Amino acid sequence: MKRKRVKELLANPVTGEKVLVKGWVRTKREIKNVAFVALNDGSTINNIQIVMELSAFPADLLKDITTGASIGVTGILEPSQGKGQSVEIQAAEVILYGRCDPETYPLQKKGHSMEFLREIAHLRFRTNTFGAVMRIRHAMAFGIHKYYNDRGFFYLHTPIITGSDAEGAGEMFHVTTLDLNDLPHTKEGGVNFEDDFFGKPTNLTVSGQLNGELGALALGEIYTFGPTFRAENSNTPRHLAEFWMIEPEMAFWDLNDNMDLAEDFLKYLIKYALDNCREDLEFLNKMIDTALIERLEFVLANSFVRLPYTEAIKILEAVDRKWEYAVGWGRDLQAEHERYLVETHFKRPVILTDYPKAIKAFYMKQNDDGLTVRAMDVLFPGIGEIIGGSQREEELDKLTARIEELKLPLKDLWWYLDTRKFGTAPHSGFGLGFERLILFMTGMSNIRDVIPFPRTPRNAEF
RNA sequence: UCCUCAGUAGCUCAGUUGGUUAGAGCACCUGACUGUUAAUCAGGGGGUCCUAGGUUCAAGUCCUAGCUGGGGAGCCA
Repeated sequence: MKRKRVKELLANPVTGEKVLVKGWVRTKREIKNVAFVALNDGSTINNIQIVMELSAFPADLLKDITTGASIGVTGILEPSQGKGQSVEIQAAEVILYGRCDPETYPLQKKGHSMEFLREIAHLRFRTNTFGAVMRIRHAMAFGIHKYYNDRGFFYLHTPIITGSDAEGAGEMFHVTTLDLNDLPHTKEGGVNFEDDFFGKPTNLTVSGQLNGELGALALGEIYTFGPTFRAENSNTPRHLAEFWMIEPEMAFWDLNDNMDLAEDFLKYLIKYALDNCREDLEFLNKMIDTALIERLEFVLANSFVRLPYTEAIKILEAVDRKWEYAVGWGRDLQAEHERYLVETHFKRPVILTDYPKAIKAFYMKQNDDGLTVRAMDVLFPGIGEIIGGSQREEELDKLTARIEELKLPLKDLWWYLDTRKFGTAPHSGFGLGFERLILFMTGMSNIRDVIPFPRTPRNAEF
């Protein structure tokens, strides 16, 4: 007999039908003559109620049906006599696949703290919250591919291992096959990377952007979606050492086109979640963040504020308030400033543009004022910077001058500069932190709880 | 990395000014209950008080260092 997923069973219940379901027991309630088992198979947040007449099953089997045990149930789908569910399965046959010792199984039917669940990340998928978060995470990954595919963007796989240390986005993890206890040395005493696997020092990528630009300047519109690694000693609820990033890059698009894309893209994903993850969102709205759905609908319904950095500074300088970090043109905005603009002043997402060039990366397009670059950061309530992007500098002399000014290794970037030498074109792109998107979509408050296996300083368990 | 708070039963936490045998709720086990909904009711078992030093007649409680975790900041996505 073919097994049915609980999701399809509940979506399309045919009472009187004989069905087979398989899954994990969430709870069992036993009264005098009958036991009620809530069974979950991961396909949906909802459980199917299994009704077992105590007289019809061996006592040993009933004893083994505990929270966490895996079973298969064959029976007739019937309208439920009780409240709380419309249908239930009157069990005729129950197979026990795996026992689950209730004395040692760490998950209980009661709620657990996120901190505790993080210590048992291998089992936390079995909770309602992590089931919901992981299903939404999947839906967002799928929605991202669908969004770009439907718009003619090509999914470009940029390398995980890079020989370039010019990406300029923080500390990198080294990749080597050298024996760290017996390193080969050069005459000068340094490590001799000639003997290493690639014949030179290599690292894990901190961004696919530079490679993405190469693809865009031939394919037109591309996007990357892959893991990214930062060896920063960041200990916050918003940072991971290994995270996923989406980086679209578009030839012949300027900064305004770029902002239009960022806003449309984020709204598409919000709508996709509201349309496709309703039950999981409702669960999270009830248990994790009661303002979640309201906030998603609000962001979907309202346009983002677009504001040049210089105007933002004026707004912040006019506020009668003592900042922990001083506000002034040329200084980078701190979390408190961004939060004020998004959460207090505008009360909606804000896209800040045209930052001073000194506080932004070398590849950003220089404005005619000689002071600012065509950067854009999308700031979200509660999350802060969710997207960072820019129009890229496509003029070879300006880009070269900037690289030299910042004393970056010009010769290592010869391949990047070649795109400006041969048929250069204006182009733009941005990076969206996938886990930060999931934070926003789920109302979860710690980024370690929206990725299956978080990697953070001093933690690579599981 | 800096600031700050915390670490006591499987989980969440209480534990007074340092003072006899360290408590509660939930979970678990046993029993009761004619349809439950994180079922309910009664009973029972369960402790390296984070680790290492120190102060003291006496430390879960005070001091020092470390480890782990939370929150905030920086770096950023």
